[in-house]
Amino acid sequence: MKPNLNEHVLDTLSKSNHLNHLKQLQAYLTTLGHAHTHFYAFKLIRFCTLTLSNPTYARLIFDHIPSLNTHLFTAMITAYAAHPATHPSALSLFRHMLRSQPPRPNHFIFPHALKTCPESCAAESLHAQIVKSGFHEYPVVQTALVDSYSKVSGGLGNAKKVFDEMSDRSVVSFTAMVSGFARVGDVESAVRVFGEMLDRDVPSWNALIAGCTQNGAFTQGIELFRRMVFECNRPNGVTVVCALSACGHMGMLQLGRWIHGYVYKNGLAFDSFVLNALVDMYGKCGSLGKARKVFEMNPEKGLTSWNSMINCFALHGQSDSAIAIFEQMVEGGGGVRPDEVTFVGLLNACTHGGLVEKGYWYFEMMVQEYGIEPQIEHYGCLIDLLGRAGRFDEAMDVVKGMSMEPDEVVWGSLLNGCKVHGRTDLAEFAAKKLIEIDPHNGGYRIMLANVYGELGKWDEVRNVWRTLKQQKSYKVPGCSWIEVDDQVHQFYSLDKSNPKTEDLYIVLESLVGFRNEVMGEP
DNA sequence: TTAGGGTTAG
Repeated sequence: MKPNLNEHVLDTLSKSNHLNHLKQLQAYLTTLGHAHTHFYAFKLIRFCTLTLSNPTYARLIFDHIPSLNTHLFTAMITAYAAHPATHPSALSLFRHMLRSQPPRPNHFIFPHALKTCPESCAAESLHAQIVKSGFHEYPVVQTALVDSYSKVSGGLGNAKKVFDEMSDRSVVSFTAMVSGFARVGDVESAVRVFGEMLDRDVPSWNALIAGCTQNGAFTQGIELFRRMVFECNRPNGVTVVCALSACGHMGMLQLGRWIHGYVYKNGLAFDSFVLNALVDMYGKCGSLGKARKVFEMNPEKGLTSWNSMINCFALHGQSDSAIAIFEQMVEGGGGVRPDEVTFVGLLNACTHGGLVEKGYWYFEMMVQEYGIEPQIEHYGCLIDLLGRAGRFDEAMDVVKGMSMEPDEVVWGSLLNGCKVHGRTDLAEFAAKKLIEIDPHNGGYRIMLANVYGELGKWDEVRNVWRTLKQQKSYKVPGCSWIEVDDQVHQFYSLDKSNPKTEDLYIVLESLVGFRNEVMGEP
């Protein structure tokens, strides 16, 4: 028996992911005179959106439908809203719909249109339209407004206003507000709004934990993660990614390992985001072998996967491995193209390995072969590289040729190089530049004083210290930490409070001695 | 058909 048309169409669409199948189906529907009926046109547009990610073909179908309804406009705007590149098309189609008569927009279409607002005024204009159409008291529309406003620059005030005026706030609207605050770095307000919630689900926990980790509040992020688990909310891939990022930054290998176990037990090991975050966590915690193992296991290595692995090796000075991964990426990475992050990692690897020529070569490759405009990070790496190698003329040429103002990393790298190679004249220049950029940073003034000391300019030394005392601008001491047997040990610069300080310094000195021997330095 | 959450950089 021949299956009916409905079943045939739906069956084909559910089993295929190919444009050709869609075209065959379209041809078949055309012969039956059904290609432009609302029901089938809608199904075909949804297929283009959800399965093919092809808004262009969706538009082709859309443009051949003789009489459009609101439902089809919504489908087309959703297709455009799925890709940032087609957001302008979504808005212009929506404006076209508003100008033409009928179909009129309903409350379903506004949330989709709001997703495509690039800036505050676009959201405001849609907001006006929402009020005009009488949909401003629909909770879903209000939530979409809160979300849209909080994503455009300078829109948080409006987001807050809409949120405060809502009479029926859901867990979704609260979550939109939490991430709105987090997005502008206001973790405190995000925590406060989260505290006001009566119900919390996994995405709302995620919004707050992500807000913490994205703003550098790693300890708080970890605490929330533990609380979330304790309160029996099951972390998902998103939660795990944020928590792993915090573990990496804090060097919390034990917790990182626990999360790895959780990932396996809960079927999250197929999520590429999760695997990348694991690679990053292991790398930052010093377990390069584990990082590599997880990386190798990932069957869908994307750009971030490669970048994370390169960064791991770069971070630990294993420049050869970093370069090998890069070459593997370019040659057999399944068409993955390096981006600016890749080159930051690669240049760092060269810096840590003292590979000046190679670093230069990769810098050129980035610009010439990949057409990537160097960012300040790349200049920082290059100058670090040249400075360490004592090639100051070239370093200064690079500084002069930069298309942006050199920042503290650039001058700091140069200053470091000067210290190693005894170029006190240039060091003085770099230190002064650093003070110009951040006059209240006491650390820079101390560096300058040290440079003057080496030059024997004792009056200048006294002057610098006088300013320093007047400003009371001592630098916040540098801090690092390591986890051993479930315990985190913190060390501040010049801090001798650890009971094993003496032993630690003996080991440290022997390591420095060993390094100098290897590097041929005195 | 409708609203919220994600990794990598000196």
